[in-house]
Amino acid sequence: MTTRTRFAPSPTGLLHIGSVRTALFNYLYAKHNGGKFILRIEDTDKARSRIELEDAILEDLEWLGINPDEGPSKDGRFSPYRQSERNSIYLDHAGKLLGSGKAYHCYCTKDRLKELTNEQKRAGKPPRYDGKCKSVKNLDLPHVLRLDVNLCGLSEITFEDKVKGKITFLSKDIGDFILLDTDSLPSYNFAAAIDDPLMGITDVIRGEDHISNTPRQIMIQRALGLKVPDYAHLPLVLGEDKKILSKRDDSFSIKSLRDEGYLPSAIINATARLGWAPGDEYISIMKLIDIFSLSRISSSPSSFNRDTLKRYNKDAISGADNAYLAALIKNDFPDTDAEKLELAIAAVKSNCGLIESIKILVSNLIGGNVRTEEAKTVLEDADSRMVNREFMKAIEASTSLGSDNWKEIAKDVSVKSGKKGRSLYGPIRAALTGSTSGIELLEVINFLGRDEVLKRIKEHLGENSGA
RNA sequence: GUCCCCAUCGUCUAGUCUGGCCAAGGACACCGCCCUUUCACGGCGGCGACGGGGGUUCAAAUCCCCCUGGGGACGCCA
Repeated sequence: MTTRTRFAPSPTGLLHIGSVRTALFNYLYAKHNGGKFILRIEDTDKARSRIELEDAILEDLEWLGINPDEGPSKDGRFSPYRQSERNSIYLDHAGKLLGSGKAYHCYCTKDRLKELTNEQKRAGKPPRYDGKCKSVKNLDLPHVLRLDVNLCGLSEITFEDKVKGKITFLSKDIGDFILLDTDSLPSYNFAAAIDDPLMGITDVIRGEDHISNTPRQIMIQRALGLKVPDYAHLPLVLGEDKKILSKRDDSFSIKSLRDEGYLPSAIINATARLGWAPGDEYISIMKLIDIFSLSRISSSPSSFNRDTLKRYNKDAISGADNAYLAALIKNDFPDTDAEKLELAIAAVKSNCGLIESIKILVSNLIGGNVRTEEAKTVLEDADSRMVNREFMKAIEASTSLGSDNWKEIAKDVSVKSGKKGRSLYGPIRAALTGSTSGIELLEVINFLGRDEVLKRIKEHLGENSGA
């Protein structure tokens, strides 16, 4: 049987690290087993679902390279892939349940339910529907559909979780829950329980906040004679504050991470390590697919950490194409031609953990009059002007400047200025790049060339010349 | 309240299933040194953890029980 997994977000928020981890593991598991990865949109909540958010999710997944084999934008034979378009299917199954007496209409008002819950809590009892409407029939009143848990014929539900191991729930601990709401729209549990088997899903891999939903879904599937898929529940992903990542926490959304200059493969590498330990090295997606295994997933929660992300971003940037990186930053350098920009990127990229640092280092090379405060301080020093003056003379005395004679020239300047080390190179670096840090000076000089170096030194010496 | 899940360095974790190779290994972060007449990169090293208590055993991070702590679910959200 072909492995089929699914990622089933609801379009009520942006994709964040936690949901990406779920998507990634589903993808990895499917691909590892030569199967298919399906995207299903769970938009049964009309009030909160937004099509723009669905689009954003699709876009983020595509950007990350987690591409579904089937989904709203890639049709397969199990379409439609939006739950809002599958209502007749749910109604159909609801009818079967009602017909067989395994589900019943409930006419209780929300107020009564709320009161019931409060009462039970006050009495120290678990909040559960009391089954009042079980015996009531065919009233012409608004109603919901509830599953009669007792009539499902299961006193306990046990499933072998592929991550957590054997988990057992007692059906007496589960109240008759809602299948269809007043508007005849399916509840999450009902829709998911039906869609998974109908879409041929073999393995449901999701967050562990769904563990307690699992027995409900299994009950529905059993009651309907549908195939029960295998389940695997992933430990939750926490933020740096140890709190669960929430959809409201935008700082972990893919969009903001992307805006901050993290590359897709870095995000993939960092999220892959949330509950899984494929080693410390930066790993390609192909390799990840190759070595993925659910049995290696940890069962304790993990928290997402930016340092790790940054670490992988450094690898991702060093390994990225110059042209690819150039495309990301070209808007910041409108006056620079593409070739030169790529050259500059090639010179700096191995030093950068963030796209932002590429921008800074590239702009140091390409020029403009940007100077950091530290650089200004260095340049204001009288000795530093002297060093640069000697540097200028040395260059003028030579016809070339580059790898061949850089050492000699530096030595010469050192002797004439009486400076060495930091006080020798600091002023030159500051005059040339406007910064006190950056790539190796020789590389700066090689990139700029003799004429440009001379020009920048002269510009600097010309500044404040009256001082 | 009831049910379910979880517990190793600051963080991500390896090790737990199948007890001994673990006086607990790696990575990130941090600190130091080396390389470099500068800035980085890099290299080397340091810091640093089995939540607590019982048990089983010749032997426990690993198995069992209790406690504590964290989280999740119990919704006409998903």
